[in-house]
Amino acid sequence: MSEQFAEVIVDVPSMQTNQPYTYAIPTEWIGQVFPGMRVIVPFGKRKILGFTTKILSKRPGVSFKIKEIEEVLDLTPVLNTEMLEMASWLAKWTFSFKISCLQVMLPAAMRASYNKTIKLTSTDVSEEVKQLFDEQNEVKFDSKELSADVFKKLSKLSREKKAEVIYQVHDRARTKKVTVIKSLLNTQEVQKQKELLRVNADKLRLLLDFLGKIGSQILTQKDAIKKTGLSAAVFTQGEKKGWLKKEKVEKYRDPYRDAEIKRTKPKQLKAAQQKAVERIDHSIVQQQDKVFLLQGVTGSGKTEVYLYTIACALKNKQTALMLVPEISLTPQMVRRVKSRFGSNVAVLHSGLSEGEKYDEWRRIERNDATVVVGARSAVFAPLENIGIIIMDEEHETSYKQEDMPEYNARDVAIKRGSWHHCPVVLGSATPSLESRARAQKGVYEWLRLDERINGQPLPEVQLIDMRQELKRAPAVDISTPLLDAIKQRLEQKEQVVLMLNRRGYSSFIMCRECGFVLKCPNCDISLTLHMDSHSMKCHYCGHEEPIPRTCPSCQSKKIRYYGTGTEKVEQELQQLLPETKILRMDVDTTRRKGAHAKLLRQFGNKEADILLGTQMIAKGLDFPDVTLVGVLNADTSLSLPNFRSAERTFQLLTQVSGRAGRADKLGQVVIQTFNPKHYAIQLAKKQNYEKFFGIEMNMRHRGGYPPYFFTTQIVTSGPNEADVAKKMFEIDGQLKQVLSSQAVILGPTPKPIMRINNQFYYQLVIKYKKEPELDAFLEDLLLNSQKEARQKLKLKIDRDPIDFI
DNA sequence: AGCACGCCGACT
DNA sequence: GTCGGCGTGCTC
Repeated sequence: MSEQFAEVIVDVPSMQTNQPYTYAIPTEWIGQVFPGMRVIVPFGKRKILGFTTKILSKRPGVSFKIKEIEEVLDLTPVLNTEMLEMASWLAKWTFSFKISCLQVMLPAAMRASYNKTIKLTSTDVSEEVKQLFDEQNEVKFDSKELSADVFKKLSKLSREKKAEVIYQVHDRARTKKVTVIKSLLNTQEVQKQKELLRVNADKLRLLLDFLGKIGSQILTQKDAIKKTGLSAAVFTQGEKKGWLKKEKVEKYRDPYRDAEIKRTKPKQLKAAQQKAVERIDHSIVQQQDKVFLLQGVTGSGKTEVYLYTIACALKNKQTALMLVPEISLTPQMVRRVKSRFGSNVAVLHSGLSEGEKYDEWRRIERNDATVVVGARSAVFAPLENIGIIIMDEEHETSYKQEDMPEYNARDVAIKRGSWHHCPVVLGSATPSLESRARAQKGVYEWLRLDERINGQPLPEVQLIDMRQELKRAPAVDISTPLLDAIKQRLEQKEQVVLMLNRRGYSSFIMCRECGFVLKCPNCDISLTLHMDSHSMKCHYCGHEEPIPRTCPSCQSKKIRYYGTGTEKVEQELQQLLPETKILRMDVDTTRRKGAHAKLLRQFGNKEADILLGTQMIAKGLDFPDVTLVGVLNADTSLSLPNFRSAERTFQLLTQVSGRAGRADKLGQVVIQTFNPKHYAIQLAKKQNYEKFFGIEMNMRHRGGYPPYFFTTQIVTSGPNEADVAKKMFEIDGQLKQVLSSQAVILGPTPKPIMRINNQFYYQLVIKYKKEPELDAFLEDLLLNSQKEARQKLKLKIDRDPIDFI
């Protein structure tokens, strides 16, 4: 082979560089560079990281001069064919840069860190200038770290060629190495060596005894030192004598190692579980890339079904991927999986350090772990030969990434399923309407678990009409019936969980007399309060009207903006129940790493009587002594200017209700609401998902929202409002040419929080069923938006946005 | 993204 | 005159 070239995607996230660049492979590397490796390449004056995507054996006929790859960082590809193809698909699907898609699939440790230094090369400079440099005449050259003054002086030197700027790229990935000890002697040899020892060679004798004892076992030097009390020097001596061998071995930073986990046996399955397992196992064995919707009420044993099917995949000599929302990836959850599959399990979540994440990734990549449990980004775990992909709580919106690339792990999971010819199981008690509708149409196979494992009834749910109760409530946020229930439970030495629904805090107006919420006449969506313009605005269509002084429905003056904080409630509650220990769990108290788990542990140890928190307490926690769950304000999420508000409210209430009385004690749920008649609340009370599904589908159909229509959101932003608006209306005009009459455009409208960091935001939402031209148009739009060099004007496209406020 | 090049106003 | 402000275009 005489020459080789590589196509490289460079680490420059911009539209203009969103294409492969061709580099020559250095002679010494020819034949050893493959697609999916990380390389360092010269790019302009700089050196940057890149990913090889294609290897060419012929010099391409191009006019530009081809530079050489500077360094190859990996000996084997870090991204396989599946991942490379996935990256291309993802870039197109999410309108993202290829480089962002490649990076998102790897642990952060495998990204590059860039360093710039400047070296003085001339002696013809003033003393003052010399002072700026160190002994090697070098100094860090970073506009952010240096004062503007110094930076200017250094830049000038560079321009005058009196100093040279040096660009460095570092691979942050470092493996941890550990020394292990292996005995090279058998029992007879140990005896023989012992006889040869001098009488006073006590240390060496002890070492020989130890070597005799461990036999062929390999253990770390650290452990050996601990066990024998001998120093490292003695082991070195032993190595010199040829008794033992020391080796450097890669060590994984295992975050869960200390907790020795007992292995548990599979539980006996109920008939419905058994049937679900059979259906899924069949698909695993037959290598069908089918999607299942596993719909099971809280406590119906979905997790056990997951574990069985994982076992089936493993038995089939395949691997398994299980996705869980970050928030329910608790130690209990991890223990449950580890106790079944032991050290085969790798866990990926945001609580791990960069190094830990990298090590878990390496374990998976080397097939040392065959079961992966993780949050959103774990969907890219480098598993091969996947036999089953599970997504628990599939309706959770946290599966969608908020920043580039804005992928939905559900889409990626299904894509991987079809690549690996394996089933994907979407599990939920309250499936997203999209998934449930697909199950209806037979696109997904529908599996149901309607009974709870222990056969106990769902907790009794009581609705408190706050329109009535507020007049005589002991506190603004707590009604008398709820307070009584709390007192009763505390007397019985049982625990209480109170949830404050904080979503949509302070953004809408509601009548405290009748529960009326001002809605848009065109969109059937709550209007949002704008204090800057003193008006109510619809973020979908742009409709605007004055803030009402009296309730349009009941003429009451008690119409005002609605919202409340956990701190305030905690105070109120403490006043009403001075003797009670309350734990507060919200964004403020859980900001620190591990704080979340600590609070839950405290509550689990019964160090507190009441756990008061926001949404985050609704998921995954399972405390046997909690017999009362209270929802202080069911309405906030209901009145969000969002077509999913009813769905979210229903899901949240259903989920939180499931938290009560999971053990042998019967649970009680109290929901305070200003809208006791609303179908989402009524049906959550009855835990009737199916009926909710029917009504909500009807609403979506009438409003033309998903799952009947696809949606794509376009957002432009920039420092000049007129420019931003103009661009948006321009796009609106172009879209009208491209789209068929079936499609609907909402907007353009300014975003509710119009100005963040002096940037103005405008948005537009396209609702459509089938628009074959749309993707090409949007791609073009994105490309031109940067080429137009209307710089400072940013454009973002979000396919299937979670919400568009 | 960065970096260079180039065109303008406002300083030693 | 030149310094440095930012707009424009390019990076294999």
